[in-house]
Amino acid sequence: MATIYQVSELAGVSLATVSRVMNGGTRVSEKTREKVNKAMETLNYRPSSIARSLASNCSNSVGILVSELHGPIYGAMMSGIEKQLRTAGKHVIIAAGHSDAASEKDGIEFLIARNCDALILHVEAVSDEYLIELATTQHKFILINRYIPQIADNCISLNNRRGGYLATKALLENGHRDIAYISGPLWKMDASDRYLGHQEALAEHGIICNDALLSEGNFQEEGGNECMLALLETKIPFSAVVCANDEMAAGAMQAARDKGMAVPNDISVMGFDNVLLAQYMYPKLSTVNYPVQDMGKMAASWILKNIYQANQPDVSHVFEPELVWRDSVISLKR
Amino acid sequence: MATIYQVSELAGVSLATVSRVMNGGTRVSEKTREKVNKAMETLNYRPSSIARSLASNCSNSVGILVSELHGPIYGAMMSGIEKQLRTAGKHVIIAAGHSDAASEKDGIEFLIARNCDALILHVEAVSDEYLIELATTQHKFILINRYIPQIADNCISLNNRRGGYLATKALLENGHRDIAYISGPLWKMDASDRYLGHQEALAEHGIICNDALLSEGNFQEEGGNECMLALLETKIPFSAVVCANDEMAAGAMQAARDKGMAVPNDISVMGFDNVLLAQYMYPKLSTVNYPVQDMGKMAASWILKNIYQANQPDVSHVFEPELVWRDSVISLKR
DNA sequence: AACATTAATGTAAGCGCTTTCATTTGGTTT
DNA sequence: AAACCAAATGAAAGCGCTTACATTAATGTT
Repeated sequence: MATIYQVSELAGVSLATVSRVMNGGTRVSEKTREKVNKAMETLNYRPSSIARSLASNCSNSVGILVSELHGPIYGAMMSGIEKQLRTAGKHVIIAAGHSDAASEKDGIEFLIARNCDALILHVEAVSDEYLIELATTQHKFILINRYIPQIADNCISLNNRRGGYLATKALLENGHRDIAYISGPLWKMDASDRYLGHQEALAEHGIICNDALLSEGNFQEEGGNECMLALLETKIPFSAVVCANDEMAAGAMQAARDKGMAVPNDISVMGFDNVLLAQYMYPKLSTVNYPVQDMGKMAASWILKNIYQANQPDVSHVFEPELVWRDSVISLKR
Repeated sequence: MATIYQVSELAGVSLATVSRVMNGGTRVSEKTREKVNKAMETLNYRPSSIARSLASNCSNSVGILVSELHGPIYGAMMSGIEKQLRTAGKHVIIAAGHSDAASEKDGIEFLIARNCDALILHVEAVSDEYLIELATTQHKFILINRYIPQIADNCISLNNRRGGYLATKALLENGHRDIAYISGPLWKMDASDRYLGHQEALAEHGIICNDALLSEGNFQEEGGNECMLALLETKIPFSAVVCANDEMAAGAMQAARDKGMAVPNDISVMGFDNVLLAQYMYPKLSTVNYPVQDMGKMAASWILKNIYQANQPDVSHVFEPELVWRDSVISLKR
């Protein structure tokens, strides 16, 4: 592996000059620039990003922490981030946090120890305090899908409450009155916000929210399945169920069918997230769009702008969800 | 940010000693070890992984190139890799190759320029020659889901042919005789291997493979949809269709239903990959399991063993697929 | 007690770059 | 032709570590 020194030697110039032509900026005569470029070429020179980082105190890497590397939401998010960062020549170091406070902290430590210039965090378990503290100390980071007022500038979030509201409102407007709700773990902000939105829509239509029609799942398929079964068990009638994410909706649909009910004729189901899976399902799932890929891009833009001083458009910090109407919901209005 | 120098000063020892206690290995008296540890603690010292890399000529990072960061297969794969590597303190740098030769090469270059100690590559478009060349020059890498005889040791692959064979065989054994095939892009090795397996099973049962019953898709949902429509268009009767992956199976199912056919009663459909989605679908998809997460882990093990001299079990290079029987296939035997 | 061994620690030279500051070069100006 | 100035280039000091080698301290041997 050729070093900058060998290049300088071959080109008959000093290290500094080689460094200059690499980094574009400073003025170098066209003649020497060519000499150097040729030397690099013949030596097949590749600058060591590590040496460069050490000398310049900038690693050109950003760390990403997501709950799981698999899972449609995270995939889309990472995809958005990578695309954006890669074209800027930055690289992406990833770690998983597993929705567990210890593991998340661990991941953050890991990324920091790796000298990332900035972090993009999708954390759920770690406390607000911890993050506020983290922000006041050294480290630069941006939070996705979480809103903490004290560090609002570091947050890119979805208006989850409005999403929950939209989902339930759509049902109400189509004549449903008895609506069950399958939630995610309510200690997770997004889950509780979505539920709040649901209640809001209900209230707006003068319906008293029946706690017996709420079932708390785990954001996963079996969770949805179990919750649906539990809901059916109550014998309280309901014509529709809104699920706090698409995976649980899939589980719920399955449970309903196992009990001999047809979707959407016997029961309507509404999802949340609009993952790819939602259109694959049968019937195609009505859901609420969570533009997570765009949010990932936005997070990357924020970093490019705030950490690397790149010229980027202003970033928007709160994204709005949108209803996606498909086949899993039936209208009760004749 | 404290440096090793400050630690050494506080502890009243030399740089070298601090370095020694950090790296465990060499003998240091218990007393000084404690002094140093305490000093690190009070200074909240975090070694710079960059300086360390430069000095030791080892970046402790491995690059991963996948076609897309989203997509269930890649998610599972990365998940397996990260888990394994993270516990070993290595970090994971990711990039996307987009199934395009130029973009894949670009990604590889990118990762190499980042001083990764090794690469894990899931590439499809780049040529065998390029990879063989890459192996003979400097760089250490392992290939997932691809088998190249000349560099077999660098390959971890699925026996795709056997997978295709199993899928079709299952159908045949259940009385199906007229079986259509929706393939992935046949220039992709895995796609053509799977199809070969299909033909093999057919031949074994004395059935002549009808080319008109082959339709080449793009491994994506709409591809499956379109192919199914095309197949139906031919008016050639068939009782089952095997799809080269689960996404296309979803699309095919949808197309069939759009044409008024019931799955599996009017037509059986078989998938491939056994992604999470397969069990969410309705009816639950019969498919062939592709243990990609295990393969990711295995790739990581290989790297730990061969690049970092860690003590790891032997790696297996060829994985075997398994049939997963679910509800989307019906038996024609009385 | 004198010496040989071995363990513990220190010294200092890099690793491959960036960057500040000094020096050289070549073109203008008078 | 002397003086000047900006542009181009070079010299050298780090960046924060690792590590080969040298030195010192501790222990054992006779």
